[in-house]
Amino acid sequence: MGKNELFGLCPYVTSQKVLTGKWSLYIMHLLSQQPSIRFNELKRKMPEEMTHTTLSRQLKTLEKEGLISRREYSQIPPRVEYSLSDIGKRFKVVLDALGEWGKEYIEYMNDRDSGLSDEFKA
Amino acid sequence: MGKNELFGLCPYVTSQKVLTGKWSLYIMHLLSQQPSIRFNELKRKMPEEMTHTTLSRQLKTLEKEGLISRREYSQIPPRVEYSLSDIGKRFKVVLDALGEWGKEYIEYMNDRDSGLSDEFKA
DNA sequence: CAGAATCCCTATTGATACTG
DNA sequence: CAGTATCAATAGGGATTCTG
Repeated sequence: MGKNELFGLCPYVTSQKVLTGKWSLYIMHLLSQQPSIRFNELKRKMPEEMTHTTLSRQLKTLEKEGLISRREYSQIPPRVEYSLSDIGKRFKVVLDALGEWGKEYIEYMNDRDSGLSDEFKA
Repeated sequence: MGKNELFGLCPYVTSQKVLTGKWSLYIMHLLSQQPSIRFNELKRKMPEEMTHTTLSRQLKTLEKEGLISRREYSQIPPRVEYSLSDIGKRFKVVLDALGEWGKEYIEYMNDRDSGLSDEFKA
């Protein structure tokens, strides 16, 4: 991605880049629900479609972007905990707004669609 | 995508799907700035990297998702105006939160990076 | 002016297997 | 447990060309 391209752009374009990936918002939401969480614990809370490979990659991306922190305990078996960084915590405002809007959107679209005949549902 | 997959999921996953694309947030922001806007007018306000093909596709997607409305005037040359739908207007709350956070994020990351030695900037 | 159709290319995902 | 490496499949973006 290149940091110099990333910063200095407008907030919306920057935010959009940061929020790439299929799962970043949901991960951020789960992380905002508790102080820290282990890898497999997080994995279990994610939709089943998501593989651990993908989760691992996504977490690495979020970490590089500065949204989350990764803490590794020197133990066997390994223990790694993820949590929101400072700027990640401030993202909570966005998450809340997004969660509210998302619910409204789902209702809205379901209502809209149930009023349509089948031919328009394609 | 399939609507039945889309609706009924959690707000965060749904929102994430809706916000795909490289430019959706910025488009939504521009549309929220005025009641309606024509295709080429919008195109001119977008970053130059974005081609009209891409803008066209993105607008079609947003329309299908119900976030924006497209109004076509029967004229020659053609005149088409885009505006936010009802649920699109309600997205303004998210945009505002996102805009605020995005600014903070940009500052935050710039500060962080300027404090690092080069070897950590890779 | 506002697109649609096409092709190409890259970025992301997912599946699988392996590791300290 | 918490990853990494690799590869195949896919989706998405961009460039170009054509149109009413």
